[in-house]
Amino acid sequence: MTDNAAHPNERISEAEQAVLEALWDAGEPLTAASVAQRVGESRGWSLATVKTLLSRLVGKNAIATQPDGRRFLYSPLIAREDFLGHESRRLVDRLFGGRAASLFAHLAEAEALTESDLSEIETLLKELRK
Amino acid sequence: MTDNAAHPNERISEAEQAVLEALWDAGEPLTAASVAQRVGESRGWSLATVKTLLSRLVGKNAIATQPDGRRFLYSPLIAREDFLGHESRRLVDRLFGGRAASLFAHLAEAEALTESDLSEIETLLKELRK
DNA sequence: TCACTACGATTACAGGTGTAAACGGATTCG
DNA sequence: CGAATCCGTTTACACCTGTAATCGTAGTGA
Repeated sequence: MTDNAAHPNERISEAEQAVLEALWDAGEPLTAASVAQRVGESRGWSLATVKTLLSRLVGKNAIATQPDGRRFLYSPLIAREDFLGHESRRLVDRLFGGRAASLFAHLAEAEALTESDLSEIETLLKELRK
Repeated sequence: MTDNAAHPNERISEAEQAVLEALWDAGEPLTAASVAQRVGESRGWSLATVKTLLSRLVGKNAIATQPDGRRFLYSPLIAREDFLGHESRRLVDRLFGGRAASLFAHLAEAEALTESDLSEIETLLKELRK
């Protein structure tokens, strides 16, 4: 085996992410039509578009198909956690030279942090420090 | 006036960002050659490539040109702070539904936060709470 | 003045992305 | 059995990106 299923090499685009999100959300394998209903509707995508995205995700080894009679059921091959972690790190690296504290400072300064964000973070910090 | 110079509508790509970075870094207007020296070298880009990126940035209203004899001096039209803020928010929105605390939790869990990150954040929190 | 050089502008071109329509085989309804 | 339907696959196509090469024009050195 040359490729690692757990982390697809190719990048996942924004539109593709939306599709993945639907699968993560569902928690169980979905048909293309079902995915389209969940994503397409809010995004205004046609079924055809969703199908294309699903195919591309399969090609990128990001989701798997399992036959269900005549059609396929799609399910994620990568964990949401992993994806988020990966993307977050990418951003921190790209914009802040890897310094997470800088990102935080930025969000804080830009007032992108609500009062409840602050409380939550405070709590998290305490736990981390325990 | 229909367009706001302070925030270019079009997206800035990664390569373009690198060029902007050089201009921000310099703190003063630079010639194309100078930019190429600063970015191109570390990235292995030819002068031609850097020129293209500069042109695209001009087209996107992200940098300005001022004539200096026969050439141009390029300088950023958008502030680094603004760019970072914008991109950070984009990520938080895209990946965490706008919840900055979730991003933070993720970084923490992924152990992407060093001890000094934690200290810094703690300090920042205290200030914000004052 | 004339070849040469330095520069911005124009053109190029492959690969990724957003957004679909068309195609072809299986299935089901009448 | 034939038409309509469902579904994955193939093809389309414009725009963005990375990465240049080439063109045209304005100076420069001989």
